Amino acid sequence: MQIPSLHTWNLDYQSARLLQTGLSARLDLKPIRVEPSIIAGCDVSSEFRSRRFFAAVVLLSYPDFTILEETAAEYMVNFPYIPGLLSFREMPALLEAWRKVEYRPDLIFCDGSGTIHPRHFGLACHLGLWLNIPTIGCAKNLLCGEYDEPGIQKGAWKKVCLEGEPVGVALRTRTNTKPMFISPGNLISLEQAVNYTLKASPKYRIPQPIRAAHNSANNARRYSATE
DNA sequence: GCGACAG
DNA sequence: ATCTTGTCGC
Repeated sequence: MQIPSLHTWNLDYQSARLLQTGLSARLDLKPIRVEPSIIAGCDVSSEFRSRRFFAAVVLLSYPDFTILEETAAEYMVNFPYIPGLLSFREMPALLEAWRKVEYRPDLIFCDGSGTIHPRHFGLACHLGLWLNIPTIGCAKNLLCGEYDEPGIQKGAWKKVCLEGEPVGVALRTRTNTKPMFISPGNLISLEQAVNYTLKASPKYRIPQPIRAAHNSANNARRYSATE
């Protein structure tokens, strides 16, 4: 798919933060109107302390999770990991993999936060804005905010609040496991983000599209020609 | 100043 | 994020 550029990536940290604040005004957290038939997951993988990133995108049919398409890309990362600026580290690599994708998914699951973010602009928001496709942020750990522990049963959830404002949900995607931290990225409501994440997690804590993308990115790294 | 901090 | 077998618990 062709992806129009929204901005450049060679920014200093303060410019990156300002850009996040500016772009956050463009987010649209309205509900999806049609039931998705193609969903996607994307993720990156790298060796410990290496700048060499491998990004992967996996498209799956919904609701039966058959793999329809897989792409991968290699990319030399220049931006360090800084909490709150993850998208500036991972998205250039992810976009390379996304450019190779043929079909256009109706919904994308991201490994990281959406609006659970100091400036309400996590990786899922950033990607959703670039691709103009609904995105959900699914984080294994909480970046910021406060919440009460949800019940232990799958489906139990509690709001995550930032300065008293609900920005996401701590969601039990599997009974007796640590919750996932779900927030909308773009073009979807928080309520739908939670419901679709539950539906996309039929067996494991990690939603199926993200699990598939994680495996795919790891495979791309391990099977890469050199080393 | 101290502690917290997606991947 | 990544290196890793067995092991403890639901």
